[in-house]
Amino acid sequence: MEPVASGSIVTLRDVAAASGVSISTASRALDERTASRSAAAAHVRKVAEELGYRRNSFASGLRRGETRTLGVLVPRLSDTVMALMFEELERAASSRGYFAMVATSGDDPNDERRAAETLLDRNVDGLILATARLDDELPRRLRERKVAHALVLRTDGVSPSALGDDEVGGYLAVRHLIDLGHSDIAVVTGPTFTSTGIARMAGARRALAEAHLDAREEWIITGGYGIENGFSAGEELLGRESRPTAIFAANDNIAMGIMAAAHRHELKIGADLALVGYNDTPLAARLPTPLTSVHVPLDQIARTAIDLIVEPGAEPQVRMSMPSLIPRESSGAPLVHGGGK
Amino acid sequence: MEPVASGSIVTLRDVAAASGVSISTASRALDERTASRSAAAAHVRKVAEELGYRRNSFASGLRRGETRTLGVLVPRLSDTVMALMFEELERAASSRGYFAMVATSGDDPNDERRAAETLLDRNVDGLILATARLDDELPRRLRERKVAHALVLRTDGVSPSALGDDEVGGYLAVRHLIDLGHSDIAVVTGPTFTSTGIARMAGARRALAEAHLDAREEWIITGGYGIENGFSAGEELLGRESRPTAIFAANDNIAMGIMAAAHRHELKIGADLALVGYNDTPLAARLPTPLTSVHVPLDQIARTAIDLIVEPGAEPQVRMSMPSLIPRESSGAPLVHGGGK
DNA sequence: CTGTTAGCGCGTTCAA
DNA sequence: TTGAACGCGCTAACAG
Repeated sequence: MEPVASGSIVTLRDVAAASGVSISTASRALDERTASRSAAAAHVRKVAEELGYRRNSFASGLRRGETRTLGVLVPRLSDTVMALMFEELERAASSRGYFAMVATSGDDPNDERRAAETLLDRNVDGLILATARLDDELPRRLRERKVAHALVLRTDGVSPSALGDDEVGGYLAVRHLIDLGHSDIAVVTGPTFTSTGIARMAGARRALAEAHLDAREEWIITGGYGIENGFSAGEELLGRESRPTAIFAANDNIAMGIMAAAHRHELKIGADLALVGYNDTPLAARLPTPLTSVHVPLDQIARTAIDLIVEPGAEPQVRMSMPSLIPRESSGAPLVHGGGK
Repeated sequence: MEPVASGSIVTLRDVAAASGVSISTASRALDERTASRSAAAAHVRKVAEELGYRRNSFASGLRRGETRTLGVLVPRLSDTVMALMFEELERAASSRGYFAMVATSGDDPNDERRAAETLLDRNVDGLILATARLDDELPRRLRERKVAHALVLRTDGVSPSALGDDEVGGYLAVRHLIDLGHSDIAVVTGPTFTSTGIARMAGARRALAEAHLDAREEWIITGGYGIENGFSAGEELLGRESRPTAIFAANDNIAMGIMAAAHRHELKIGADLALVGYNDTPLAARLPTPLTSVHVPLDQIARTAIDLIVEPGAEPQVRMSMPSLIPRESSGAPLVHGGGK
């Protein structure tokens, strides 16, 4: 295969020659890290521009040892939350002069390790892990190898992490349902190997306890984060004669699945069944019955994560952002018990 | 910032020394392109493995001139279709020994150009463009600069392209509605600056013409590909006293928006209004009323695109994959006219 | 601020 | 098949 810029390979030597200076002067003039102000430097930059000079990233990287590139590891990009997270990371990285490079790792720890190696082989300056498993070995290994890294959307309590406060988010969601007058509340949460699943559940339980409501264990369902998990949980909850009047779903996918199950049981979301999701996916606001959801400030989390890598410091290495509840039509007061605040 | 592998930088020299051979022998032994068979080579590989040697991609790239990396340009990854497309490209690239690197370019041609430069600066061996605009200058420029590239999901008729046959897809969708007995059919399509929008519309018109149905121009709506566009189109179509009994939406987002509008007008999708989407997004099958949609073989398109770059040949440079219609509950026979096939 | 010099790690000559 | 030598393009250390 042809090198990509075949034909037009303008090198630093060319720029130096055309500018009438030495190569190293040209190099310095074009060094974006030190704003060299001299008139000669300006001239070099002009010449470089005219010649269409582009620094060879290999040679530069080989010499400098850094790439201003961060690697991002996500399980999959077809998960909207992951896609949004990456877009924000890309933006935050860019604003600090970094480029973000993604690799998808699926759910298998081996694939994850391989993907991490792939990124490291490309000399990324650091790694951002958006993969979810709590029992993941990778952060520990990265610490041992002293690879700069940060976790996003979850934490293992040790590696630098940027995430939303999921416990508070879970609390807000269930508290909202309680405030609407509900007391028959079910919770459908994610896998137990994710910190998000655990924390959101904990917050939900705190809200229930605070209102002196028992958490009925048959109304607490733990499963995956996919729509189909929400659907089967919904079938289970809504198929019984005694069903909850409100459900907190630990993400919007689960909520979507519950919506489908509710539809099958001819329950109207908002009227017959109050529903709260999590993540405030763009879709949530635009559903036939707009979904109440807990908003997570992904932009802020992204900036924090980039900072944790780019400016490692002594400050708290686990930084939480506050989620907020966005009420929409999917959550109304219960019909029967006649509550409403 | 620390170089990422600080402390454990095993170089080719180390491997050579530990193996008792020269650097160049070690280099050859580890060259993945030529399966070097000698016993000494095997020994070198074993030593390299043990030492945890990893080739320095900068030095290698500097010398070889190629990176086995392809750059992918998408407008945004939060668009599920784009995310799926990238995942498939990543997979197809990987199976051919390439790594896929993505950059998002938004909708602005300038940003697109910048993003392309960013990828080229990283010495990608080729570029895959999933950006949509027909009036885009980039492909032409890439041809002029002789940059290996391919377009996916659309074509300009000149640059190598891999895409679904959108005209056929549009035809299949509307033909399906006609076969169900509908004659009052509306079409909501994407922007006119996208080849997908134009071709899907053309296919729809062909199906209508073939069935001797007039395309009522007030039932032909052109807009964006977002949910909100679908919603406003739905409001427009369903708000009038004379409304269509079936709608073909040129993507699943538009269909979702129409679903929301139908809900507002208390029309039941499937019974009161038949609806067909496009792309067969994972969500489509899992909606409360599962959405009939035109499936596009993204995996095949991805493989084709990679091939077009990796093995450029004289074969047709614009290659189309066949879409297929996936019927679901959202499309039923019309109520009033009592059709049914 | 400038130019000279050295070398990053690797792949590929070339001669043995 | 092997090893010695060279240089890819750039940046950093050094001296002026």
